[in-house]
Amino acid sequence: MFSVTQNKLAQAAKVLAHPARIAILDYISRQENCICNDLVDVIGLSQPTISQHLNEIKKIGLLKGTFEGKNLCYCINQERWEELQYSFNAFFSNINQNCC
Amino acid sequence: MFSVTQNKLAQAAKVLAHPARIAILDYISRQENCICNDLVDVIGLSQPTISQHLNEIKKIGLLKGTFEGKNLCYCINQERWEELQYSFNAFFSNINQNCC
DNA sequence: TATCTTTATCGTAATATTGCAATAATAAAT
DNA sequence: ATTTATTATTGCAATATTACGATAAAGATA
Repeated sequence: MFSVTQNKLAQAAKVLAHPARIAILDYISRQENCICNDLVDVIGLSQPTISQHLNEIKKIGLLKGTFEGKNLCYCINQERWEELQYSFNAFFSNINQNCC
Repeated sequence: MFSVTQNKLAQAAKVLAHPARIAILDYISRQENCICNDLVDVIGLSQPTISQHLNEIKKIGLLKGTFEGKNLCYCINQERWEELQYSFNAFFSNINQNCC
């Protein structure tokens, strides 16, 4: 019903559509290294809730690293990040100026 | 609980978090002049549904023009549009590169 | 092995979103 | 004044999201 581009952008926007996830991404993107276990304290939501939000962020590929057992250590997937930045920018750049 | 900036960005993202609203904005932004009455045919959702989506878009100030009676004629509010473009870009630009 | 720490999942209640038929409202056209 | 065209609102039903307590899982540590 909608184009692939439209669906993809909406899906990405959906992940950004909750302040907790913005805050999580803000925090991770400011860290020097991988992040592991302080999000619960930093954000102020329960651990299960943080886990759910992280999962949403993971699902669109915005995190990379290892997520298993003792090697759990992840950070922003920069390629995907830039891809989304480009997508949003492309969307916003497509505007007609001569109206109203 | 979250910062004003985080809440505002999440709120804007929420409006973009549905492909119908992306499609509506895509369409309006491609028009040469004000748009009034062809969205229902173009998008393919019922008129009440389109009206609801338009309302969401209006609420964050992305549309300008007149919305009353015979003078109904609106288009993208370019200032607000650019403001959001800037906000998203600022968010995406804030990323640490040395990790993983 | 037992315990501790950390993350994931389950179950569930509360809330929000989405879509549309029905209807109202508004103004233009006849 | 009626009809027509267009947009808004109401009233649901279906679905999705959100949050968190309880619990499980996995590995580290004693």
